[in-house]
Amino acid sequence: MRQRAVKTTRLDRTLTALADPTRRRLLDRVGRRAVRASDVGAGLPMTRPAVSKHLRILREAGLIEPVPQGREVLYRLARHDAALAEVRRYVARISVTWDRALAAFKAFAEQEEDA
Amino acid sequence: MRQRAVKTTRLDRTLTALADPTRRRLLDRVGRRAVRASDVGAGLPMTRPAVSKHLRILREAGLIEPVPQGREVLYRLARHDAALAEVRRYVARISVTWDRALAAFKAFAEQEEDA
DNA sequence: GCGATACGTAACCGATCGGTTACGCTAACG
DNA sequence: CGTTAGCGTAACCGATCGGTTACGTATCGC
Repeated sequence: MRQRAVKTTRLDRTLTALADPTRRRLLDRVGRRAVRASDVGAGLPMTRPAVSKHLRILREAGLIEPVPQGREVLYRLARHDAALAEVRRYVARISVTWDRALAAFKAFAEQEEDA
Repeated sequence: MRQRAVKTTRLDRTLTALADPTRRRLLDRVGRRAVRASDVGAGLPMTRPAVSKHLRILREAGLIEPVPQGREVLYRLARHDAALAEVRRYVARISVTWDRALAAFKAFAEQEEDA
């Protein structure tokens, strides 16, 4: 690699966070109800620090947020779903592109048919 | 790392493909119109093999597909948008989770307010 | 006050990633 | 039919990733 240096955007961070199945699993759990940091990874085949790192990725993507409670830390979904909304917008945008492309393809196929 | 071994799903592959800004850029270009392999990366600061690798990732995610034309290869959006649809479904699913959580949070806040 | 508990982070490690240069193959062209 | 153009892949390399063990710090329970 020569350079990365792209100044990762939040969309990058969010998509990256969601791209890992383990993180999606953790996000699911947190989404069901607020969970203690130690409990988030319960039953998963990894140590607590590994979970902690995943939580950090999810947190920095703006998907979840910590709620300190004394010496414990609850994690819950972020009160603002701006990060996910951005993904939704992106997916919606390229979905439009797709529709256009599919329509064009269909038109072409029909034109072929006429010939 | 001790183990990955998770047998990556297509959702994994698609989200991973989309998580890279360069690949999103290439996907955009291909989405506008079918593009020759050599032209996809035009103007981008990387060599052709690098582009070729990104195209492979996008292809294996089911987002684009090659259309060989003699010694050239056109790339276009995949005729079936199943991969993207899967992302859309996933995002929709956790969006619902968010709505539930936000509603619960709001209810809690109001309850607090009454106290 | 002191040990235990909960959490995060540092340091480390092998695997994977994103790039490069070098190469091989096939199709088009003179 | 030899050459060139177009494309993919192999081999390599530093950086980043996803995990580990070890450690530091703050809060709780006694």
